[in-house]
Amino acid sequence: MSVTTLHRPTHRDALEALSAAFERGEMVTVFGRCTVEYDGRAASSLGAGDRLLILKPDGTALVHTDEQRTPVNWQPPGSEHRVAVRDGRLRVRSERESPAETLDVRFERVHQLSALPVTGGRAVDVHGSEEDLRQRILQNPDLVEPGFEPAATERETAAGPVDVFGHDDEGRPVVVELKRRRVGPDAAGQLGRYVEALDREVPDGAEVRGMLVAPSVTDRARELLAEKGLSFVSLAPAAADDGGVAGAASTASDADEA
Amino acid sequence: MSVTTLHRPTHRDALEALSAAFERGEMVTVFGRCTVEYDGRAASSLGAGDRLLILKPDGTALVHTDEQRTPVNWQPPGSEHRVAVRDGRLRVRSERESPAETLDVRFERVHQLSALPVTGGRAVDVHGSEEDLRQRILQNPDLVEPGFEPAATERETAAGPVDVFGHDDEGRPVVVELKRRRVGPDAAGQLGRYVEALDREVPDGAEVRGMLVAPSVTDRARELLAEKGLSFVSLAPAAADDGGVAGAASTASDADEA
DNA sequence: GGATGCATTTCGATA
DNA sequence: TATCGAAGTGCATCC
Repeated sequence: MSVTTLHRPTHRDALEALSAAFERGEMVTVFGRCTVEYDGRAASSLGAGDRLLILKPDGTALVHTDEQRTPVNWQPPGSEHRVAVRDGRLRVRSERESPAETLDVRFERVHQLSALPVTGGRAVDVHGSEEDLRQRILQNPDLVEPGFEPAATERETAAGPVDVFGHDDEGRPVVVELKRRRVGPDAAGQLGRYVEALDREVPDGAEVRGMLVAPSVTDRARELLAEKGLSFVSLAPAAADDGGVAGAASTASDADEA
Repeated sequence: MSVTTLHRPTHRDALEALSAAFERGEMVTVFGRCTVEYDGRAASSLGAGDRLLILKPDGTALVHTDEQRTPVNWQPPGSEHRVAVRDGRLRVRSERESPAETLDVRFERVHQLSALPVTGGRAVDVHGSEEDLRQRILQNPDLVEPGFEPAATERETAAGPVDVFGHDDEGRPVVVELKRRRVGPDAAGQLGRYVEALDREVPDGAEVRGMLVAPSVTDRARELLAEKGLSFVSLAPAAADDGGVAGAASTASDADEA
């Protein structure tokens, strides 16, 4: 089993090759001059030009130009690809329902078409996520604050699940919100919502404390935290020399870094 | 000028073809059995398997498997691609600074390599964005509320720029936050921050009203809006029969749709 | 299927 | 360059 490639195929030959590749569950690339129309959650139109179309067996469609990481047009997994020759053009239509959306790629000319038999692992191992930061804290709660004792993760509240819930050295309830990178105003708002929600749920008079744990904060976020009486702790998912991931660690309760 | 393709090239031939393609500013696809290592904002590792590597002349690198819309690994535009043969493997390294990150793709075997000369438009025309929603409201402010009079867009506040600022039929200041799709708690928080900020800036006693304009809201967002005394108006970027974009329009101040 | 929040989010606009 | 917010965000998870 190997790569099948057609150079400057007729539309009819391209159609047959595409159908055969779909049948075999292969990934397909089509490079050629085309227009692209999308209609669904929004609507878009793209004039003629040379682009690379990638069709995956899971229903994903990607249209790439020679710039940007993001495809200029696409269709999510779960869509259905169909091919036809109409008005002298090779039309590839990718469609899905719920939400209803359609991607139409019309090739005036196909420069190259390849069917790629893909095998092998897809599972990528990522380090330095928010989950790693949580593990780090559960292993060493003093990083949040001396005497901090975690009680639960993903604790449910009316405002949603709290990353880490616990108590400080005086027994006061503490809500910890984790972010793997520098945070803006949204994170401060999120933490505020959690604290407010728990303030109502916790019966006894003890006030709920809120702590944002992240590598750093923006000025505006810092102001918001101050207004709401929330704290910030500078901490990254992994120490710089502990996993190759950039980011310094510090436990000063009101220090951060640019 | 046309597509250059190599089938099962030697690593040395692949290296030469890649270098030549970079030189010519062409986009390149490499399909083969490889491992991938990433290190930068996070870190990741991917075992051996067949994948499609796309290298763009703007410095973008994408590694795609046969599933998902999102590449399994990537490097953003502005990175620099380099090629080498080491330890019997073809190594493609894509690197950038600020933030420092590196993507390493090591091919044990290259099934196919293509250099694609890309030309033509890249500008896609998208309809149904938040900007369209704003235009719709400026054209017909009554859609927000009878008597609403827009005064400024992107009005600056201490909490950031407000989508639309204006006054109601009684002269009270109104902050309008627009969303092109169904909104959750974050949008309610965002609007709340703007209203609070303006409440301080506006000197006279008139209380600032906040209105969230979107196709619909989630329950929790609705509760948050109620708590903060903010209103909701159901409105989509375009009427369903007005631009092919899904979404109904309605001006009921406290109605929405599932 | 909807809701919620993380993401190597990406991306553009702005100060 | 950093900040901020939009995006056809994508995506997993939990209900």
